[in-house]
Amino acid sequence: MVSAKHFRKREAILSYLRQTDTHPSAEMVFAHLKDEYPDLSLGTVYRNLGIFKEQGLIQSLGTVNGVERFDGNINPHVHFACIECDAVLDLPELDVPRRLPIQATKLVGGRVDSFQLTFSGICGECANQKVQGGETA
Amino acid sequence: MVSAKHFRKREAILSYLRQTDTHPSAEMVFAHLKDEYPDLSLGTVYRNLGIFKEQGLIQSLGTVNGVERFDGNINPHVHFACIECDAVLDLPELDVPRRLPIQATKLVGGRVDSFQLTFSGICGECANQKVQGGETA
DNA sequence: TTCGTTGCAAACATTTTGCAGTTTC
DNA sequence: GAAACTGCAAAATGTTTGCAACGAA
Repeated sequence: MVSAKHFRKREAILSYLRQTDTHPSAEMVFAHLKDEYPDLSLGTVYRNLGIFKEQGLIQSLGTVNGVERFDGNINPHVHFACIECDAVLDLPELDVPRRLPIQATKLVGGRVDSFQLTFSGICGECANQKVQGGETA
Repeated sequence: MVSAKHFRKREAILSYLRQTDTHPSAEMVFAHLKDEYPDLSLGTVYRNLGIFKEQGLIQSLGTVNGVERFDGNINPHVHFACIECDAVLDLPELDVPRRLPIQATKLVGGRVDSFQLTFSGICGECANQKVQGGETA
C-alpha cells in the first residue's frame, strides 16, 4: 500500500501548473518534474496537459515562439509575453471591459467562450540587461 | 524582359494577404496561389511569410489549432476564432481601451510593442448549422 | 481480472533550411 | 558576373499516438 504518490504523476503535473506563475510549456513541466520523478516521460506530460485542457482544469495561452504555453489559473486574465526571453507574465491588474465579450458575441452571432489578451514586447528584466550590456544585437 | 509578374511570387503572397480577410495559414496561401502559380512551392510561402513578418508588413495571429495564421492588416484590431471551423474573423468594431497598453507598459517595466486580443467560440455560421442539423457530435 | 496510467519509441504535422537552378540587372 | 528569389527535398521541431507493461482495486 504505497502512497499514491508513487503512481500518479498526473497530480504532480496539475499541481505544478497551479503553483507556478511561469506559464510553462510541456517541456518546461517535464524539466521541472524530472527531478522528483526521474522516470517521467514527456509523452505523459503532453497526454495529461491535453486531458486537463479538455476538462477545463488548465488553459492554453497559445504558442510563444512556436511552443504552446499553459496556465493553471483558468480565471480570465491578461498576459504579457517577452519576445526576448519568452517569459510570460500575468497582468492581473488589467481588466478587460465586460462590454467587449458582450459586443463580440453580438457581432459574431454565435457563441463566445473565452478570450486571450496578450501584450508582447520586452520585459523589464531584459530591458535592463540591454541597457547595462549595451545594445549589441 | 518579361514582366516581373512572371518572377516575383513574393508580391503575389503579400498581395493576397492584403486582399483576403480569411487570415490564412501558409498552407492556405499556398493553396490559393497554386492556381495562378502552378510551380509555387510551400517553402517559398513560408520563407516569404517570415520575411514579411520580420519587416512588419504582416502580422501573425498566433496559432489556431496548431497552425499559424497571418493577417495582412497590421492595424491593431480584435479577432474571433471559431473552434469549430477554424475561421478567423475581424472584429474591427471592438476597440481596446488605450489605457490597457499604457498600464501594461508600466506594469511590465520594459517595452510593450503590440497586443493580440482574440475571442474564441462558435461562429454564427457553425452555430446555425448545429441548430439545423441537430446537436449530434 | 479489469481499468486507468505510464514509458518508450515511432509516427505525425508543421515549419525551417541547404543547395542548386533561374531570373534580373 | 553578382544578387535576389525560388523549387525541391531533407531536416528540424513540437506534438500525438500505439502498445506493452505496470499499479490499484
